[in-house]
Amino acid sequence: MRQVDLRRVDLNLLVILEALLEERSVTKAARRLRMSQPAASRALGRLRSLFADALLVEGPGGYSLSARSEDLRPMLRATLAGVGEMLQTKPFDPATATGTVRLMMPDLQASVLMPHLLGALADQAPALDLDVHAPGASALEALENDQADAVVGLIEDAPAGINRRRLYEETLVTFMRAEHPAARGKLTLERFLALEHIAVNITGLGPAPVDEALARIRRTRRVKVRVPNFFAAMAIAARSDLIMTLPLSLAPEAQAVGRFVSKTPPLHLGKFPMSLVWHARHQDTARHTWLRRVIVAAANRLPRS
Amino acid sequence: MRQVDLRRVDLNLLVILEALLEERSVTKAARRLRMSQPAASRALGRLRSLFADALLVEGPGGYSLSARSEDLRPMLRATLAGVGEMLQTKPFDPATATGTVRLMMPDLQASVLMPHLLGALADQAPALDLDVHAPGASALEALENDQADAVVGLIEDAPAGINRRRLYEETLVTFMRAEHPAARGKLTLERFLALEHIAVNITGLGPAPVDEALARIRRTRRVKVRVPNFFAAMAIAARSDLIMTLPLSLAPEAQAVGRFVSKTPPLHLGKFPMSLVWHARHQDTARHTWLRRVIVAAANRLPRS
DNA sequence: CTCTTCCATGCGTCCAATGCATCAGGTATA
DNA sequence: TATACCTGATGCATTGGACGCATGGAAGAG
Repeated sequence: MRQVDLRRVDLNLLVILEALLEERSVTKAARRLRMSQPAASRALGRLRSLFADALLVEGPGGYSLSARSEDLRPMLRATLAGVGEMLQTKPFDPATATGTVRLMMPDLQASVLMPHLLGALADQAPALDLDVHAPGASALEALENDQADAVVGLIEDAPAGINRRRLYEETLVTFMRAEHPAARGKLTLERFLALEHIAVNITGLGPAPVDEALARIRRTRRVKVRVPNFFAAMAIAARSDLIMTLPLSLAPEAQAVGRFVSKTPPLHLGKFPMSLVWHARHQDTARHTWLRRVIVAAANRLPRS
Repeated sequence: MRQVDLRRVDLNLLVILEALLEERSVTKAARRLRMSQPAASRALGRLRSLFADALLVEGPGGYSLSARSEDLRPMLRATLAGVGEMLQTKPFDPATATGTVRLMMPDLQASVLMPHLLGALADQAPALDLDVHAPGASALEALENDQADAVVGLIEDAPAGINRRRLYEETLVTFMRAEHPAARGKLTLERFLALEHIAVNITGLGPAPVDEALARIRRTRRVKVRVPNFFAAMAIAARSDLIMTLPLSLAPEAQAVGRFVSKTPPLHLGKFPMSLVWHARHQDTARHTWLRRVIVAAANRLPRS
């Protein structure tokens, strides 16, 4: 049997047909459809030639359905309902949402963002689970394969098909314990260099911006300790006169470890714009739009400058 | 949630969307749809604002599907398939058709039509059953209630919603046995009235047309025997010199009972147009169209004039 | 760097659906 | 029976939007 070429069919007529079959009256159908009676009459004519059937036949006191119409009616209702359902932009309701949100972000960002993010999630979407991974080199690939909903990181430009939004600017500040001799007064470059430092081997922000900045002005600092994560550095600094230059966003965490004073480093260390990155396929999805809004809100609660 | 007003939606776009999602390319979709590439591009734009979603997002080496598109695809396919199915005029195949054909016709018409009809049915539609009832006063009502597929009878005009087609014209001829003294020569009115008659009490053709015609010219005939059906009349006429004036269409049946000669009655008896009548709702139905064609063919095999 | 491919868009055209006005047929009411 | 009313169909003029053509810009292949 030859398949119908839907291109040669005006599907909009089906909407009119449904009203006509429902009302069994051209005039009433026209009113319901907010169109003129002649328009409905013409549409019926087009439908008749389309289906090669009278569809509405003259009966006692008006029109009644033809056998074909009677057959057609249930499927027509179902089909149009299907169309309606497709067009319905189902509003995403966090309160009842289930499933897992899959994020990728480096340790540091996870450390500072997660508390706020978890709070918001527990509050708004209690049934939603969170799964955070560290982004390897394959972060964008994970987005491409839809293995992650979004990535947070220092990502300057994204390829086509990947969308990006600035979250916050990471800046570096120098921390020292509150009882530190240099805690008072301005932190000059000479003082900075005279002190001994703790460095953190991080992957998130690239290799040691402080050392890079010093290299540019042909100076060096004394790195006495290298540790693999920020919290080890804090623990050490809390009990020594070693100083550390870390992201400002860590300040709240530092306060939990001990009493610290923060100073602006006497160097041009630049700023590190953190971005939220996601695949364009989720650009307009209600669930994802909500997720991104929550993440942005969490980022806005981080300490600034 | 507010229901979508399908009147404000161009459903034809869905056909284009299906091609776009399938091809993941505006150009290819345009080719498939036999439209220009710009047209497809515009349609995509309209679809995007309709769904409030990009639908196709830039990906590696062209477009790829958005999350919404991915969701949409199965339902879209199903919906369009549904539309296609609705539009398919399933050709009626008598050879495999099952069910029951419900007809109404008076005894006489059943007697003369059924042999041909049954032959055609056994030939073309062996799995189709036949159910014939005598039409009471409620024949048209039975059509209205879809309790009968069609009615055969002497029906001059049909109300709205009832369709009609002339089948054949019933004419009356006078039968007598072949050995009858009047079998040779012309049957004049005087001869006709001199002979003794058999009358049949029929409901199909109204009360005795012969007697009505004689009444108009103020004459009468001698009705020696009244019988309730045609075959009793034939049996009697085959063994006596009684004559009978019966529908021409009975001639073949008469030959089965005995050898008869038929003569044109010397009266203006008029003609009795038999019609096939059915409800307009079945006008265009393939099954019904076929049925009517078969009935008409059967009627055309009846003896004429 | 050039050539090709793909998508988007400005512009002019044109068709088909629409609304208006009107007419015809049927029904109910006086 | 005559009148009014409601229904659906159709001639006519209008118009809105979809289309094709031509073009431009972006990205990828050779």
